[in-house]
Amino acid sequence: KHLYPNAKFWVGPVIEEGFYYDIDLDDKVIKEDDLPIIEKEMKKISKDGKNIIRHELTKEEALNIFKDDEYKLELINKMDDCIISCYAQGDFTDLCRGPHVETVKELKYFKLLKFSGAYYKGDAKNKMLQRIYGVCFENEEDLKQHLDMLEDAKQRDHRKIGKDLEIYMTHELVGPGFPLWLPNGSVIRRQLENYILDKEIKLGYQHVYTPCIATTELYKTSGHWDHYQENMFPIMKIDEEELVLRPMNCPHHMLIYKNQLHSYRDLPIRIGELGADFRYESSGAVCGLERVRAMCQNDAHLFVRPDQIEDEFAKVVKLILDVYSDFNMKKYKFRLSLRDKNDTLKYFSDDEMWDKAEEKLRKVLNDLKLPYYEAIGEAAFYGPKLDVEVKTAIGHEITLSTCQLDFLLPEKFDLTYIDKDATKKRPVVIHRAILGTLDRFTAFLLEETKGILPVWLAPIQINIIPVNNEYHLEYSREIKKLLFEKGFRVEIDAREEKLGYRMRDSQTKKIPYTIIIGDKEKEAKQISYRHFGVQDTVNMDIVNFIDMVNYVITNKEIK
RNA sequence: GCCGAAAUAGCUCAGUAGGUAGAGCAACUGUUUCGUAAUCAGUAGGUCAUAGGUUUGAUUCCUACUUUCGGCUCCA
Repeated sequence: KHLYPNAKFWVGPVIEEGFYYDIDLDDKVIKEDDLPIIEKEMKKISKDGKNIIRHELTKEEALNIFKDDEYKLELINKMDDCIISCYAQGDFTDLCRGPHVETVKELKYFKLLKFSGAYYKGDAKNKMLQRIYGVCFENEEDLKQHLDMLEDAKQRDHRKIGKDLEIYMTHELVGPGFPLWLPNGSVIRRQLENYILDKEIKLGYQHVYTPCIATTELYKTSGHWDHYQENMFPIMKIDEEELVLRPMNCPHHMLIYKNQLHSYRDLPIRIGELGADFRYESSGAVCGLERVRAMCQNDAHLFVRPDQIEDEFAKVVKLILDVYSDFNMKKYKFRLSLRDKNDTLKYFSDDEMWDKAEEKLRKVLNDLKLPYYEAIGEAAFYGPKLDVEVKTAIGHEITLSTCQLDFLLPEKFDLTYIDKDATKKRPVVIHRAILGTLDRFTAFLLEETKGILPVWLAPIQINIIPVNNEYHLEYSREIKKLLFEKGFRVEIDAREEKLGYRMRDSQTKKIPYTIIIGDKEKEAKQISYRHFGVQDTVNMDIVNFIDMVNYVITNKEIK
């Protein structure tokens, strides 16, 4: 207020990681150089040590005091005729429910971190306000610790790891949101693909390949044209046809189901695909592998009888839990995404169907005793869903897995099965993605592991370093050949460099096992290896080493 | 898409109040043959993102555009 006399204050809530304040500065915007200036002024105010005093006002009084501030007026007008509280410190007063600390003296250890525009009430149609973010702590040490933690998070950012370990790249000529997977990243992805396909095959899934492009008619039939068009790339016209890149695979899978007659005995039918999809993401939203415009979904559509919904849904939830435990993932949240009953535009109107579906999902979650929270208005247009959310290194909340119930698409595509009584019945579809997309899952994995991948996923699993090429290279090559033939991803570093130099390189690349071959190993017909991040060396016979690594791989051990 | 910021060697960055640029690492050559996180020395490497404009002269100032980053909105 001292620095910007015209400032109008909107809200300044406390958030998980500190606080922010939204301010209307007329046409002024906050620039990078302004933060230290504001910070200095805040320090001054804090030093001043004014008390923060609570005033209680009636609605009328409040309207009068803030009569020049349209933001406050709106806020006050929305309140009931109760007592309205204000807090004042020196010459500054703002509306607030409270409570507050007693004096600004208690607010010495803070730092303003970032600033940005933010839409008034979060709606892109409204005016953009200036938002300032910051953190505040009781003492200097806690503040420093927090800032260190932010620095650490930057090191875990998958975009940094992705570059350092040559997982993926991007290029201006390819375009934003279109990452290119490099050989190392492709090894990881191939392992993930094989892993999840194997899991699904064991659970009775059948996998298909379908094209990434289709006529607009397909999406008009499915309803996506009306509900999803803003996320799709524009139409391609050729000959007399209108084609689009697909944003999802469900319509294709509906048609595959429809290709045959199905008996009630055949259900559930589970059609899976690692399907490439294309979605228009706003340019400000794309982020490394985490948020892309061309992605590969670990998708499947389960066609079930109404009486099979709960059982099949529970199986999907169990698969999610099973997979997460394989990746040693512990921090995630289940979100039950429901419709907003008032939003008749987005959601098809059949209250009974919605209520029934939502109840079924709830029941399964309760039976499995899983903690979850409900989110109104987050459902897909065709049905409620369960999302699994995680937080990235830099604090983005993203959805990984999803499992969605759908009564609508079977209707739209007129899907049927022949029931016991020889009449046609409507199946229900469950859409689900366990790894979500391979792109996002890989991004998350890199951040979780800080790039130290479990052996089964590591692009290079074993690195062999001969102490002296003249004497040890030949034996090293024998070892390499043996390991390669056993199916391990193994390399040999025969550069004319010191052992220490090559060991450092091996560790920097986060290779799980580094084998050293010198006189001792050659004579004893053994190998010695060092595990990533561990100081000591272990000697053993090569057959034992192979058994050990195989064990670690098949059990997907983290270390 | 919106608000802000950034773009210099393969990577991380420095620099020029406007006179066409430097370091470390990587690469290459030589040196060292050395048992667990960097042997030493030299060489090479840049249309300073792109396109215009101002200027005697632009990597530096201005405009446009592209990409990236921090948020907002949106989502797997």
